[in-house]
Amino acid sequence: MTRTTQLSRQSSQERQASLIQAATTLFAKKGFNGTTTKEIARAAGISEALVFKHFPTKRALYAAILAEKVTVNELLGAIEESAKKQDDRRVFTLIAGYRIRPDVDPTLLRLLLFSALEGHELSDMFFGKHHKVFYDHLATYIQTRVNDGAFRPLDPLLAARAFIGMVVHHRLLHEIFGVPMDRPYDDTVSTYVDIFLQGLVAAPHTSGARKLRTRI
Amino acid sequence: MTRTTQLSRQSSQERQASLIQAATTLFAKKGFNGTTTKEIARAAGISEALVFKHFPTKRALYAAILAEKVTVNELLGAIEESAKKQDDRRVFTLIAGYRIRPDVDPTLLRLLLFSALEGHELSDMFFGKHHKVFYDHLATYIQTRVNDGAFRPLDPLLAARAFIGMVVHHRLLHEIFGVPMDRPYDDTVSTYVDIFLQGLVAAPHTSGARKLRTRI
DNA sequence: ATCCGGCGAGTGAGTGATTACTCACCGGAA
DNA sequence: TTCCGGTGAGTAATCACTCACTCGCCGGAT
Repeated sequence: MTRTTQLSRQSSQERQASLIQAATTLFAKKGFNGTTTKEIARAAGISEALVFKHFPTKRALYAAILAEKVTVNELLGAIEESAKKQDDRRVFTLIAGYRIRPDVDPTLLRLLLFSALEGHELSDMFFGKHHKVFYDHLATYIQTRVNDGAFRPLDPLLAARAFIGMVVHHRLLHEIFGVPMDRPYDDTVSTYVDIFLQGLVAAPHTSGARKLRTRI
Repeated sequence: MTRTTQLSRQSSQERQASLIQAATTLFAKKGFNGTTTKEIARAAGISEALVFKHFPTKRALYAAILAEKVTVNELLGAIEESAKKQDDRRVFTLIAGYRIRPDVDPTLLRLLLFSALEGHELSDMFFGKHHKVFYDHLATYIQTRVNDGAFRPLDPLLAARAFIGMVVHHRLLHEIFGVPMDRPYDDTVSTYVDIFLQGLVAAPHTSGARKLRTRI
């Protein structure tokens, strides 16, 4: 057994942090029901009893994880800036890049899906912090571009969901379903943005009778 | 207690069928680890022991479900037909319609996600039967349209994934994350198809230098 | 007609293992 | 001495799974 680390006493805060770290990995990999408190303790290098000194129940530990893992939104600043310049391509690339980039931890995606599927009470909040911000932001941007006349009139929220859907689906296929992706990552983003921007711009291609029912 | 049904003896096949039915609902709702064999037995109206007369293990029952729930592909015929007529809009609408229509059982989507997340060995096959057929089909169609010159050159598989991604994401938001959808269903489909078709057609909107790196 | 014997559907009452969680206790630093 | 981080050894409950058994039905010998 190689248990070289964590022999020493740690402060309560340090312990709690490394405990959350270990638990996050396990919950993301095997879900709430699939993870035992014994496993968590072993992964954190402590006894099972100590886990319950920090969190009263297993569920409380899980809740703490969902509550803690909020996206750091330095990204939103960059988007805001590109939005002011009306740089469509860059706005979409930034959002797609964040959601699709392979170096962004796939753990959160799994955690999000698990919590939603298992119906955890904090799932909504987790979803709000991790997904909703993105398409609310994007929807707002699309709305302004529609008002400009740069994009054709359509439901901006629906359009935002559609774009993020493409991109999230790509991550899903790769990380959850294990579909191999042969093209380099930024190549893929570029293609997605290409398709989508051309799909949104004001000039419609009107082949035959296209009934374009759009409210708002 | 209202246990009016299933007091009588049933044939092995009938039992097995109703057992699978009951188990499917439960596995989809709570996942493999979240469902107990006692629950399954109770839902099927039989004793727990009888469950194990039909399936040697809980996992075997789960495997039987994944193996059994294969999509009936009467839909693919309709798509094929529209594809021959090169009716782009109808091809995409058919695929989107199937994947997004609210009357199509959400159970399968949950089952698919659970099996993938929990890493079940039959997940791949289940995914292949339920998802892969759709975007392989769509990719083939897109490829022919690219060859025709009707669509601009791009990776057809990537494009197919992108479109189905939009549509699956929509179901995900609604059925898994509980996001309310205020627009009627066929209105949404129409918008998605609008965006996507315009994004694919041959005339690019070329704002500035658009590097369009496409292989194949 | 009646008896019989085997068979398959069905079950109650368990089995050991594992679960989340508790408690009495330890040892080093202040 | 007194906290406080840390633990070993539990506990009751629950888990998947088993076993010995009953019941009703059907086909054939009497």
